[in-house]
Amino acid sequence: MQLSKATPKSERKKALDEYILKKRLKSTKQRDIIFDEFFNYPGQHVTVEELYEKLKKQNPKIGYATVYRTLKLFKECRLAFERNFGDGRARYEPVKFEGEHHDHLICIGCGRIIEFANLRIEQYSREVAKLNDFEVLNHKLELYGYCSSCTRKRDK
Amino acid sequence: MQLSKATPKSERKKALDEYILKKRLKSTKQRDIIFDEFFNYPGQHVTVEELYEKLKKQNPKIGYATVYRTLKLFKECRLAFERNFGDGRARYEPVKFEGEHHDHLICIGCGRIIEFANLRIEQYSREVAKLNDFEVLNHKLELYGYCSSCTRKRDK
DNA sequence: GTAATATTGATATTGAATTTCAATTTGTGA
DNA sequence: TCACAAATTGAAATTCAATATCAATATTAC
Ligand SMILES: [Mn+2]
Ligand SMILES: [Mn+2]
Ligand SMILES: [Zn+2]
Ligand SMILES: [Zn+2]
Repeated sequence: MQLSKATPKSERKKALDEYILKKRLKSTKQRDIIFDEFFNYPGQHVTVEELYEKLKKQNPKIGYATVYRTLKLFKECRLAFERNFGDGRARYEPVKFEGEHHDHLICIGCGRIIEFANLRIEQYSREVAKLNDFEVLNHKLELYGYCSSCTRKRDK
Repeated sequence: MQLSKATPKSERKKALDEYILKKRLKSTKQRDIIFDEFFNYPGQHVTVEELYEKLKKQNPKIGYATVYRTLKLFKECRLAFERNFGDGRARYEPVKFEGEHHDHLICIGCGRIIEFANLRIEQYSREVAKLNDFEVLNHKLELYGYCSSCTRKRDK
C-alpha cells in the first residue's frame, strides 16, 4: 500500500496487517503491543533492549526474543529502519513515510543524533554508482563529530 | 611525521616507530612481522581472522590476540582504517597516504568492494555539518547494491 | 471444533570482540 | 653487562549482542 507523508498510525497498522496477510503470518497481541510502543516511543533510534525494558513495565510476560523478532518484522515490511552507529547494538526507527530516506550526524561526545537529507549528496552518490556500473539499492552516510554544545565544552 | 602520497613502506615503518617511541611502547618481532604481512596483503579490507591465518603459516606461534591488538595499534597511529561493512566482522585496510579518505561501493551479491572519493559529496557533507553546527571529524559513505556482473546474473 | 501452522518466551548457543594473566621480552640506566 | 621496571605475548576465559532451539500456546482456515 501507499503510505502518504507523515504516515498516521492507522495507515502503518494497515500496512502491517496487509503484510501479515500476504505472508500468511498471524496477528497476535504481542505484535500489537510492540507496534504501539515502538511507533509511540519518544526517543529516536531505540535499541531492542530499550524497547523491551519499556514494554516489560506494562507487560511483564513479554519476551526479549519476541521484541527482537517483531522489530525485524517491521524492518522486513519497510515500516522500520535498522541502524548501526558503531556502538555494537542495532537501533530501530520508524520509517516516516513510504520510501523515506535520511542520513545522520552523530555526536561522539554526547551521542546526540541529528537527521538530515541532502538531495545533492544523493545525486552525486547516484553518479558515482553509475560511473562504476553499480546498481545501488540503498546507502548510508554518517558524519561523526561534535555537536555545538560538545564543541563548546571541549573548547573550555 | 608527514607521509607523502603513496607512502612507501619505509615511511610507514618510520611513522610506526615514531609512534612507538612517543607512546613508550616497545618494538617487537611480532609487530614487525604483522606490519610486513598487513602492508603487503594482496586483498583489500582484511579481517583479523584472515590476516591471522595467513601469518600462522609462516609463524605458527603467533597469537590471534596479538594480531588483533596490532591492527588496533595501526589504527591508533593512523596507518590503518577499520571498516565495518555490516557482515559483523571488522576489516582493516592500509591508509594510502596521510589524511587519505575514501568511501565504498559494496556489492551485496558477490561482496566486491569498489573504492571512490568524490569531492562534491565531501563538500556537501561539510555544508550539512555547518548548517547543523557540527564539527565533523570523519564520515562514512557506503553505497550498497549490485555490481555489473551481479546485475547481469540477476537479470537472467 | 479440529487440524495445521505460526508464535511465544525461556533458555541455549553462537561468534566476534575483548580481557585476563602468567611467562617472556624489551628498554633503560647503573 | 646486568638488573629492574614496564610492556608484550599467547592461550584461554569472558563478554555481550544476535540468533537459534523447542515445547507450550495461540491463531487461522476449513
Ligand atoms: Mn534516523
Ligand atoms: Mn577501502
Ligand atoms: Zn554532543
Ligand atoms: Zn557483485
